[in-house]
Amino acid sequence: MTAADPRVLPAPIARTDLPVSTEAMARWLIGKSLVHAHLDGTAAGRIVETEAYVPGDSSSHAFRGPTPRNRSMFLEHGHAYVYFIYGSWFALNVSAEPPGTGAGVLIRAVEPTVGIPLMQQRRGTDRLLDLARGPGRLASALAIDRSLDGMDLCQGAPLWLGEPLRPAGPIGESVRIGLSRETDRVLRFFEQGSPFVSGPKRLNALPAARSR
DNA sequence: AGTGCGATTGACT
DNA sequence: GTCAATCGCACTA
Repeated sequence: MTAADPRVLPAPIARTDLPVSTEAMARWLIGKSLVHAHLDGTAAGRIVETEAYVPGDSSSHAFRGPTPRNRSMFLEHGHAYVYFIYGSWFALNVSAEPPGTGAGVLIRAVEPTVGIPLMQQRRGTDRLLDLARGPGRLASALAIDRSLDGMDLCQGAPLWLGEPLRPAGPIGESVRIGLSRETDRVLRFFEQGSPFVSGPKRLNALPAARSR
């Protein structure tokens, strides 16, 4: 039995086990598995970096209320919000509040665990560290696109949150990346010391990044 | 109907 | 380290 055998894929996590708070969700997701069973094959990773886009946050896509693009952010916690950005890339969020409240957690990086050859093929590189470091790369490696927008991540296939393969280490925190508003809020979380995390060194190295 | 810009990446110096 | 590509979306009119 190999690691890619569906029988040993991380089991889906029930919604009742998810936090119902965006910041708590962003911290909680570190170390959890993200699995996509696709026609091409199954790929999965271990979440190592997230950002919280909390209610009332002017940098959040949900800030101005629901639209056709962002409506998934208003779904019950544990649903996928997938958006298209910069003309080329998709990015995955997990909705994180009760129904009707717009918020989400951006998954910024995963450590590849299952289906590595498939991810290498999708990404056009063999370098393990470049496979899923960054939201656009991660989406590409796991074949995540708008067809998955609004999906329930607690139901198993095709896309789900799974139990950790290995517990998360200490969690680092910093300001979020690439924003022009709310630039001082510490809402980015990552596994301290993981080489699979994105972002500039100054945000990932202590003491700029505080750990807890 | 027109416009400005972005929760980024890959190429390049 | 710097920088331009690229197009869907939301905002203005």
